[in-house]
Amino acid sequence: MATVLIKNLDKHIGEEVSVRGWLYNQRSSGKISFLIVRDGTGLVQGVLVKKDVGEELASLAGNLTQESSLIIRGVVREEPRSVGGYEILIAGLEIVSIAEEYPITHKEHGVDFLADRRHLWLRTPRQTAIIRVRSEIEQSIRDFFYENDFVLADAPIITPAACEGTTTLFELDYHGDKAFLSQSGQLYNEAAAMALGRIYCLGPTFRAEKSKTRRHLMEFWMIEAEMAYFDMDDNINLQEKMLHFVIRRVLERCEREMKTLERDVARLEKITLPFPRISYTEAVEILKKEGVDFVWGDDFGAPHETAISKYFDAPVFVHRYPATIKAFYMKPDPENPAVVLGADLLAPEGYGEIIGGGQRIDDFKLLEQRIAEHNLPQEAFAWYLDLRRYGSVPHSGFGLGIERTVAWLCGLDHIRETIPFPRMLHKMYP
RNA sequence: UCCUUGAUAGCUCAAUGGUAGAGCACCCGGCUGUUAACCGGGCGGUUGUAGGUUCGAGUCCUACUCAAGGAGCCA
Repeated sequence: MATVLIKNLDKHIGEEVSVRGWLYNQRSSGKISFLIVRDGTGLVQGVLVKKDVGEELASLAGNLTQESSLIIRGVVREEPRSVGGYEILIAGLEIVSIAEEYPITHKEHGVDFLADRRHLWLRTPRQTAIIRVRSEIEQSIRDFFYENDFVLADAPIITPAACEGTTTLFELDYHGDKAFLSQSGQLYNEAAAMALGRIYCLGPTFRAEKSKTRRHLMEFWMIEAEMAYFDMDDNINLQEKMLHFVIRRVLERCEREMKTLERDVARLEKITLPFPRISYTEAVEILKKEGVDFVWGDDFGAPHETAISKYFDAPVFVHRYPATIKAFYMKPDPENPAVVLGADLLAPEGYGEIIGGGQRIDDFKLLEQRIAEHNLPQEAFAWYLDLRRYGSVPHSGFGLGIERTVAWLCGLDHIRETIPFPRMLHKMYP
């Protein structure tokens, strides 16, 4: 007899199988009872008829509490009335462990209550659906890069200095030396790209800013890619191709999850290539047309990003930002040095910036000058300057925020559900 | 860090300044196709903390703690 996953039950109709999982819910009407079992891949209804299985097994089932672990055995059949469309006529039941009174019920709970029990909250259908979509997103990104001749070159997490010198970092003691948790692997990626051509990394990044919004975490994951001999347009072309690939994969393979999340997938299905592209200056004009008070040269805040992205059904690239509001390594536009060859990608439906990227300065002298202008420690960037000293080439890269992408594709209103254990301001339990 | 709102049973919420209540969870009983099952009964409280006003405070005032939503910063 086969032990099967609930999501594969459709391949075992008429067979006797066993399913190993946990009791999600139970309903009884005396002589017949229904055990809803979950195994992490889905839900299935087990039907237990007292006169068929006997008094002993029936009373055993009566002792089961929510989230008790159990193994059920029986014949699979199609049943449209059942959750998931299949049910198992229970012939055997093994209790693995009786759960104590479970704190999370099938009724409503507040976010604070759930967040404190994240380790249990994770078991609910909605949360498992989100984590499965997240997994598919990361897997599809890896597949995309693998198929496009990229090499995975992971960047360090402990770093000796700030990458961009702008954000607040978590500090730690490195055997007597000061060290920081990485805010970006980009500088290391540039070195790796000079070695391998096209590379990417996937890892956690850390920001110590006291951000308290629906789109910020203290610890989040980024995919960062860096490509030698890529200019800004090559960079943007690659990004939209990658994101389109990811969207198609999620639509293809996460149909069930999107249904659980009640995501309106039509909005994702109609996204086609190429994505719209506008300059920062054009974006400012849109804001002014919308009656928003905005001065050329300022950076966009969350409301501005939302106003701009509402103009488009697809993600929109905003390129050529003023040099003053972007990182020191951004390459100036040769046609207008006041702006840089960088582009951010704003997700639709008000989900904000999901990609930040651009072409890097490849000229030694200019980079050295920028480091000085930004009051960054020259010694710490000596190795980074070396990349321009030994065979410098035009190159570009980008970073995509995993959590914001998950939030957008799943249609979530808060980023805290996009990662198994979110690290938020003043909250890191469990 | 700032602004706004909130904290009452295990959970989600009610309660003119005048006897703190409901639904769910849990326990007991009933029900042969349930769908957050249903029906009957039971259990359940120092109203976030500390002061104050009042004959009387869950309700009004002050401070603090914690949380949520938003801003800034960013992905």
